[in-house]
Amino acid sequence: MLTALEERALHDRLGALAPISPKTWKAIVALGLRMSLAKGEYFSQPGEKATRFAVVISGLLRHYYLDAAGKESVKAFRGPMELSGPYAEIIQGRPSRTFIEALTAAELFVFEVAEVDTAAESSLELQRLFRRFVEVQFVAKEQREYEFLLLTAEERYRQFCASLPELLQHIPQHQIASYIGITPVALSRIRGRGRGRGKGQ
Amino acid sequence: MLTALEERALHDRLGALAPISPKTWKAIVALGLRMSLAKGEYFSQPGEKATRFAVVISGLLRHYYLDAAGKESVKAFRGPMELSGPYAEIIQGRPSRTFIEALTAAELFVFEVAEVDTAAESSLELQRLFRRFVEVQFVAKEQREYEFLLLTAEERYRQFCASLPELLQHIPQHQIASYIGITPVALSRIRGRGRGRGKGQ
DNA sequence: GTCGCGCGTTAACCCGGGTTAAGAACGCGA
DNA sequence: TCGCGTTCTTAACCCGGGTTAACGCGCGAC
Repeated sequence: MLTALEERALHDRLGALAPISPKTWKAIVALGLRMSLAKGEYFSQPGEKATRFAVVISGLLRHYYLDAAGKESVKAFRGPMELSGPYAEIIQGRPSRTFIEALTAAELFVFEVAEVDTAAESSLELQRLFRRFVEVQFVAKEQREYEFLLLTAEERYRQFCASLPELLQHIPQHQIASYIGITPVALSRIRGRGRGRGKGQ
Repeated sequence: MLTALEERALHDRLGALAPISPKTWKAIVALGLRMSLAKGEYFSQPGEKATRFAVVISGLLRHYYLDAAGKESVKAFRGPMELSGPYAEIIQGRPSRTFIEALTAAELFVFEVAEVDTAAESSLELQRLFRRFVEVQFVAKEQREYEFLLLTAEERYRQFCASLPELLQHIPQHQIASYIGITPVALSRIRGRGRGRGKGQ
């Protein structure tokens, strides 16, 4: 299902988390299913039972909540070799409450949790790899908690620019605003302030 | 090191996450070290290398950051049978940046990550248990992200009261305020608003 | 007892961000 | 080419929460 190049990239990425024997690698590749999304399509939506997650092969996805008033709140952007899917809801066995939308055309390598879980029942390597994957997610969320607790909106924006500069070109500003927890208008003002004092762009 | 009662409680708690064979259980108990903290003592502080985590046997702990201006920001409160420790920093192999303080006298069951990790190298059960433990942490952080993104300060406070009512009696309000990301003054105002319209306490 | 201190409350003032609305720049399909 | 939608910006006004400060309370140390 994957090209040799893609398989190589995925192997390198997962191998960086935990050692993977050839046998385990075969199992992983056999469990995944390739999937294409056109720009604007959804990988997952609230209401569906949360049973699948994916590794992004190419393209860019956006995870977001939608509240009763219709306001979108962006949880995450996910690019190549990153995890996508309503992972917290999968763990809890609950219906998803997050939208996952392709911001660009995207290729995914999709897994059914139940299948991966079953395979992991007899594979220490898979358990460990799983664990590391969740650890990465956990650290990311804790970093985000840190930023919401300690930083002002302006500092969160600077931090975003510093740590995810590739995304600045490809994502509309109102989605970045939502990601850092403010409105598009407020972000525009913050950018305006910075522009006055040198710091172009 | 643990009383029979404590061991029983710990076994029940961990067993709810993933099945544990008697052999694995022996290993876990052998790896842990009991530790007592007096009220006000610290289990972990920034600067120390982050190598230990613990399960709380009894008592109440507080995890918090301290910024350059001296402001404390509370990350979490942890009670009996919950995980404590600078877990994100342990995963990253970085020095801790969080304070972990005993709000009451507390008993902990402490593990050295390196030792547990080594033991898990040959135990699928331990890997799986580990993974589940991290998953629980991850879900909690994602819930917190949700609350910061979608809820107002007042709604976060109501949510806190609803989901952790036991803590209301034991924790000073300025620490609760910090936990939900506002100042003590603001929390007092919020409580004042509620008091006017019935809702005692 | 009383002194001090940490805690919660209240009030006054300030400011950052929300809200609403209008307009400019751009892309895109008819 | 025109028209429409989307994105970004700017301005005006409002409000929630931050800041500072004063006051009262309960409690432990002495």
